[in-house]
This record gives sequence, C-alpha cells and structure tokens, in this order.
Amino acid sequence: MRYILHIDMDAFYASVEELHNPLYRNKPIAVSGHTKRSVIASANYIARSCGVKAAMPVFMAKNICRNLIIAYPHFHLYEELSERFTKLICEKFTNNIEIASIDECYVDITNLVNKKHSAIDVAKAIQNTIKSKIGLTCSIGIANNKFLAKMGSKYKKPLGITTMWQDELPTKLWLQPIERMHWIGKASARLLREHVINTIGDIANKNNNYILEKLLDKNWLILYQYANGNANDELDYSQNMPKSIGSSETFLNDTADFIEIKDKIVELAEGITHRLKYYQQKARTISIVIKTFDFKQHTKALTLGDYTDDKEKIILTALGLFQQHFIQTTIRLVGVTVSNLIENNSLQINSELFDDYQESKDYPSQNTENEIMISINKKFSKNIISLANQKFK
DNA sequence: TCTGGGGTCCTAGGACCC
DNA sequence: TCTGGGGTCCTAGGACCC
Repeated sequence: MRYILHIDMDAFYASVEELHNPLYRNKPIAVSGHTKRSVIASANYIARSCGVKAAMPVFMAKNICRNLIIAYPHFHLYEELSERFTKLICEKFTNNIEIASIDECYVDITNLVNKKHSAIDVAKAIQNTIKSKIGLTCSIGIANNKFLAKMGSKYKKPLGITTMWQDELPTKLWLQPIERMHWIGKASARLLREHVINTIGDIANKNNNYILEKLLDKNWLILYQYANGNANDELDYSQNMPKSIGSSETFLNDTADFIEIKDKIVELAEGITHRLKYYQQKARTISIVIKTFDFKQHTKALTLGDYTDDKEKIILTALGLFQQHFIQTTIRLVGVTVSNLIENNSLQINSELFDDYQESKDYPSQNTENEIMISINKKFSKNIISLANQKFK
C-alpha cells in the first residue's frame, strides 16, 4: 500500500508577492503584466472571492473588483521559493519527491507512515514546516495514488488537508462536476455534458462505458479507472531536462510590420539560445508560431541536419520560416520554440563514436547537409535584408 | 480597454525506405 | 493489367496543465 501526497502551494505567485510586500496583505491582489492585453496569472483568495480568476483579462478583473491591486511578476523569486520548498521537503522528510511544476509536487511518504505517525500526521508536519520556514501556505491531498492525491489537494484550499481513500470516493469525488477532474478540459467537458455525463461519478459508472468509449476514444479507460480510484501512476524522480524551450509575445497592437516582427523574433530567439546554453543542450527543430486577430494559431517547423545552439542559425531559421509562410500576415502574437533537444555531453559521445567510424572506414565527408543549410540561410538573410531595405525606401 | 506565456503529450497524414 | 505492408521521421494542430 502506497501513501502519496500531492502538495500544492496556495495562490503561489500572489502569495510570494504578499510575502515580499507587506502593503499587499489583506487586500485583493493579482499578479499580471501591465499592458492592455495582459491577463491574470494568479490572484489571492480575497481577489478570488470577488470572482477574479487566473487567465482572466486584467481589464475584466478590475471591472469586477474595483480595488484590485496589480502586482507585477517576479519570476526569479517564484523559482527561488519553489526550489526552497522542495529542498525543505527533501531535507526534513524524504527524497521521494516528484516536482510536477513550479508550485506543486508529489511525495511518496510510504516509508514515513507507521504506528506512531499516520499519513495525516506527516502531511500536517510538512504543511507546518513550509509555513514556518518559508512563510507560505499549501494544500495537501493524501491518497494511494497520484491522481487521487491531486484531486485531494484541490478539494479544500487554502491550507487544506484532504484524504481521498477508496471508501470516501462516493462523497468526495463522485459528486464533483466533470470539469473538476484532472485532464478533463473545456473540450472534453463540453462533449461529455452533451451526452449527459455531468459528474465524476458518471465517468466512474460502468453503465456509461459504452458512451465514454465512443466519445473519448482510447483515453476513456484510463479516465474510467482513475474515476474509480485505480491507478498505478509511478512517481518520476528524475530531474528531467526540458523537451522544448520556447518564448512568445503578444504585441500591444496587431501588426504586419516586418521590421517590428523581425526585431521581436530576434529578441525571442536570443533568449531561447541563452536558455539552451544554460541547460547545456542543443536543438534540431526550430518552429515559429503566430496567432492571428481571430486567435487562430499556426505553427511552422523545420528540422535541421545537425543539432545547434548557434544564435545566428536559430534566428535565421526562425526568420526564414516566418518569411516563407507568414509574411504580410497581420498577427497578434509571435513565438519561437526549439525542440528535438539533446544534451551536449551525449552529443559529444556520439560524435566521438562517429569520428572513430570515419577514421576506420575512411568515411566520406558529411558536409552536404550543412552546406545546404548555409545556402538556405544565406538566401533567407538576403531576402530579409532586401525586405528591410524596402521598408526604408 | 477585449482574452498571456510556459510547457507536455497525442494524433493524423505524408514522405520515404526496405 | 495495376499497386503490399511495416516502420520511421517530420509536420501541423489540438487538448490539456499551471
């Protein structure tokens, strides 16, 4: 029998801002950017009681909560405190921790539960330690698997501790609307509700198997099992490297101005290259994303012959993709993402092996692909320069 | 005043190879 | 005459999460 906790920091960004600015305390605050197109990243519980929610446009939030204070985000602080709270758990309790995101983690406390200390005791101890050492509150779900633990931490917030044992499912889980279930988003919820599947209990009900399978394709069985509290979801203790690194930005006003867009792509690509180097990784696929006035997103990607962390190459590829597909399109957002990543050291090992192979077999030079890339790049940059020049004529 | 930004995973279709 | 089947890789889009 496993004992799994899901620890979820309460209103994380907003709480960190309150912690660092006493003037914010006991007032409705929300963390967001400061442009007319910004949305709420996190709101404290006072603001939430007026109806302010994450992802809500700021102007709307201010409309429903007149005295709402907007705090500008300090991401480095969030990362620092995130690291501190997970480290604290490792030092004081256990290393069996999976970091799920900046403000939540799963902890396997099976080894800490015994005749003297119940799972609830352990959860309380962790909650108190985080509160006293860091000054932030969290909510904790306790169960025998990750899914139920996650549903537990959501059940009562802030400062909640909720068990989700098998015999509690009919009252604590099944009465909840489907939207509350992890992995049921807007699209699935709409589909399910159209077919009178309204609660998590409806998903757990065997009689609905047929309709669930019809609506959700292959995923239905997992959801059915989860809703019944059956899951063998293992914790992932590896500190995973990112699988993609991206950056995007919404313009203050929609634009088709190539110079403005080009400058933004260069800026985003520079930031990405920086992060790529920080993680000591190289990328092989570069993609560009745009969002048009009607919120439709389009992506274009190119996979290179070689892995790269070269700034120029990433910039030119991104610009080239934009120029090829979206030139003269009026857009509200542009983004650049690199994926197909590999760690530098594993690349080194591969190239050493490859060098040996070359020597022993007298293998012909593999430059063709590089040369093609370089010539493509030259073409792109020429076009970009000529376009840029046109603007100034 | 009108809707962010960072990710992960999955799927379907097409190209290509054997 | 007329066209298999398995596998991999790439791309684009979409759902979902925080």
